[in-house]
Amino acid sequence: MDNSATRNDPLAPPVTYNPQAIEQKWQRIWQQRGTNHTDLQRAQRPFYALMMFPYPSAEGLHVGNLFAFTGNDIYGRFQRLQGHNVFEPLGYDAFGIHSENFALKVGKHPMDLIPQNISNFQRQLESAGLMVDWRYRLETTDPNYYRWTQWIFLQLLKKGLAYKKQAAVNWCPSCKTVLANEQVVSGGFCERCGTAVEQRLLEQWFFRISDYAPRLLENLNHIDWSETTKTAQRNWIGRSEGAEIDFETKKVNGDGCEIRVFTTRPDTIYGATYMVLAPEHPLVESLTTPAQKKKIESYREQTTKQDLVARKTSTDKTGAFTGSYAVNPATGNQIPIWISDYVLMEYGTGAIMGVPGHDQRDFDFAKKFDLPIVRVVCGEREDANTPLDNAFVECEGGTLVNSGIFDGFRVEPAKKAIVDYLAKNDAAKPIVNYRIHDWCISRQRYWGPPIPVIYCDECGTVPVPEKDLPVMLPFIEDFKPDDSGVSPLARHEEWYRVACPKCGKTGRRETDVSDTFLDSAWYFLRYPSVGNDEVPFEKSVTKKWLPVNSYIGGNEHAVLHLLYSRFIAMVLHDMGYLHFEEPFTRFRAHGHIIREGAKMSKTQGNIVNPDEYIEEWGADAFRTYLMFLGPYEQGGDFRDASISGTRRFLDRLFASVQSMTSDGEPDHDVMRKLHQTIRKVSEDIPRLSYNTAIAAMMEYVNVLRRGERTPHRDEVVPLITLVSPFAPHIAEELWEQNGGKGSIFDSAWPAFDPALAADELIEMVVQVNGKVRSRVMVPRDIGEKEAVVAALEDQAVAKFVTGAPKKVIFVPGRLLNVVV
RNA sequence: GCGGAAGUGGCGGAAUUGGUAGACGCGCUGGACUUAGGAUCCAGUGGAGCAAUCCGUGGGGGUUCGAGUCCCCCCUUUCGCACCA
Repeated sequence: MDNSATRNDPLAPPVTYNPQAIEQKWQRIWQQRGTNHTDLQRAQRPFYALMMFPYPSAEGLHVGNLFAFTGNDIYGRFQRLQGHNVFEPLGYDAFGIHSENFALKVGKHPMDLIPQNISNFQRQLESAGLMVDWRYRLETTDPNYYRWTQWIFLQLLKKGLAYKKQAAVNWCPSCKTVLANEQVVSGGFCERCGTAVEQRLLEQWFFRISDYAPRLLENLNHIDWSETTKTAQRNWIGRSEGAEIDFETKKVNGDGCEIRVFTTRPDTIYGATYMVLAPEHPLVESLTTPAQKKKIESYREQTTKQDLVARKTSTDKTGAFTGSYAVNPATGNQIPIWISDYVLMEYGTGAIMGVPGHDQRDFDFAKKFDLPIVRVVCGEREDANTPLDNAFVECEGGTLVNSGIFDGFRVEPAKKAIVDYLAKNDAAKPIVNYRIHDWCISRQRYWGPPIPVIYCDECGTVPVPEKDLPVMLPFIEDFKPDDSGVSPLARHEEWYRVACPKCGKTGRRETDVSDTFLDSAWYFLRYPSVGNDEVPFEKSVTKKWLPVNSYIGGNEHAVLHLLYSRFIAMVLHDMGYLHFEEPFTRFRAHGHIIREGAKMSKTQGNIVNPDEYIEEWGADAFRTYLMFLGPYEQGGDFRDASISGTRRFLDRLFASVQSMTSDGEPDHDVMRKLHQTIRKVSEDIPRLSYNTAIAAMMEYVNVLRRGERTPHRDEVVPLITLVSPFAPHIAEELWEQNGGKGSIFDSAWPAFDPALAADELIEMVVQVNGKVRSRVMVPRDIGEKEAVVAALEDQAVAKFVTGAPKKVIFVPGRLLNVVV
């Protein structure tokens, strides 16, 4: 291409692609014209495209953030080109341990640090060219935001869904704080610092999310979410069907009592040869005989002291005998009552029947303490008297033995029959249990919204009146937590000493703050109402924009954030504040990016800094590359060497527009390819198959320019729109150069013409005995007879066909297989 | 241990329902244009073979006219959860 003719003409359009200049130009224009603004009130076809908001870290924007946001941005821009009024807001999740720990590390105050981080993020995000309407930006640390986070707490309190209890909680000795169950990872380590977690007894605020377990589970069947995410939630909620069975026993003082157990295998009750209670089970004391008292007490002490890691990683069973016996309601036998830490107080009833023959844990325990092991289920090819060297846990094909009147029953029917039988004496009832625990929202920390409650000696626990919200988080210098188990706020009497809202006498504020996950459990409700300080979310705008049409985010939030958000929405729905109970109609989990085959980490020093790449290659090429490097829902491997490919693609696109002509007619074959490309891209974007959409466009550019031909205008122009969601700046530039008015994003997505996209001649594959022998060009709608004739005329085929074919398989428009 | 995802050229990855394995890109090889090329353009690029052809989607069986795709067994990687009765 000869540039010299236009190079000296300042009015001529730029002839080589200069991404930096183009991107600056369009980011400025977008801002001036309000291109990314959505008129929330007047929108006719609202489409809420949400992405998980970032935590504004001091290190700046991570390429993973950009990967996530770009994927959402493409989807949002595509929907806009399809005629929707797209709302694509973004904000900052700036409260929480993360920020606080970092502030502590660098010796700064989070109130100073966070605004700095946010302004850095803001700059980076703007350089990426996202279609975000920044007028609706929110920050969870803004009193105008957390005021409503506190309001939500009060609603749950009002509804009886927030309660306080003494609980053994996970305590991180390094972060010096309580952790939610979800923050304890790999069996007992702090999610953030990796320290072994200890158990502590503290008064904590909880939300009754477990009350919602059945609905949280059931609704998963009706929402359009990534299957992997739904599976993770199902597992987390952990429904199991079983029965509660009562075992009669006597307390040491002679009173009769019952021990209730939960089991999923009531069919094995004839094999229950002992019982086990959790060490902290309330009945332990009254069941312990004087002779066993010492042993039991020392065992209980040992287990409470032990940290979670030792407790959870050890498969070795420990325990102590209480000295008491219970009656097996099926056999009538006396069976010993033990305590052991392999039984968890938090699950079921905190007590189990020990069936060593058919549960491996029970088997290990029985072996260790020499308790009788009885087989009550027999496999298909087994003998009822074969001794067990491990628990026999299979159900399918199992038959009951040594089970009295139930001998010969299959496992499944036996479950019901035995429960029914015991139920006659009120000793059993079917029950469904869930693994999910109530959500502990208390944090003995500084950097969060204070829980809006006042304690009064006269009135007890008094909610802060809604008109008094927000309870402002005060600026304090000494925000470092200590191991006292209380928040740093508890050291500031001037803050927590307040009048009781009820009686006016001196009261004391709750000094704990709430979990960050509460901040993020409702932020999507707030976006459309940002700026309205009268209500958390305004009724009509909420009705119009929610639930969220499309939510894209990381699967690391599959159970935490996404479950909590569903729960909060459900509660607000039940209280009449929302017209829906599922907040995200569609959710897709994106994958994660690694670099050169390795995980990115600060310590490895292989983190991709988006600034550098945008600087060198341009935001458009960078965005396109991120989307090209792998399937969006699986992530991909970031390789520096490969970015040049997507940049070359944009160069070639740019050059095509510069060199295109309006003279003559477009080429028929090229136009067919164009329409095939439109179809492919239009199909791929909705299913987030961005990498293949880009590949299709690259292929088309190759066709456009093949043999250094001059492309026709009609061949090129629709491509600009196809590229625009991926590379918005260059698309605007080319759109303008081509005489387009306003923003390309207010134009229409090109329609594809099915007739034009269809090939007249197709390459039919010819196989002989299933092996490809040739390919012949035939009319698209060729019939079987003609196809056989055409195939046999081909030398490469005829060679392998001797005599008449035995059979012919014809796939119209595709393939012909001759069997000889 | 339980659960999810995945194993395809030198590399990242394509292949809606079983129907041309390796699209697209990187890299590499050769060529063109150049004072020059980490620019651009053209051609080639799974392996073996001069060729016809044969072999190839982690391994082993199977179903089928036909299997990367479906079924059975095994191996490896990876990510969650982890004594949940």
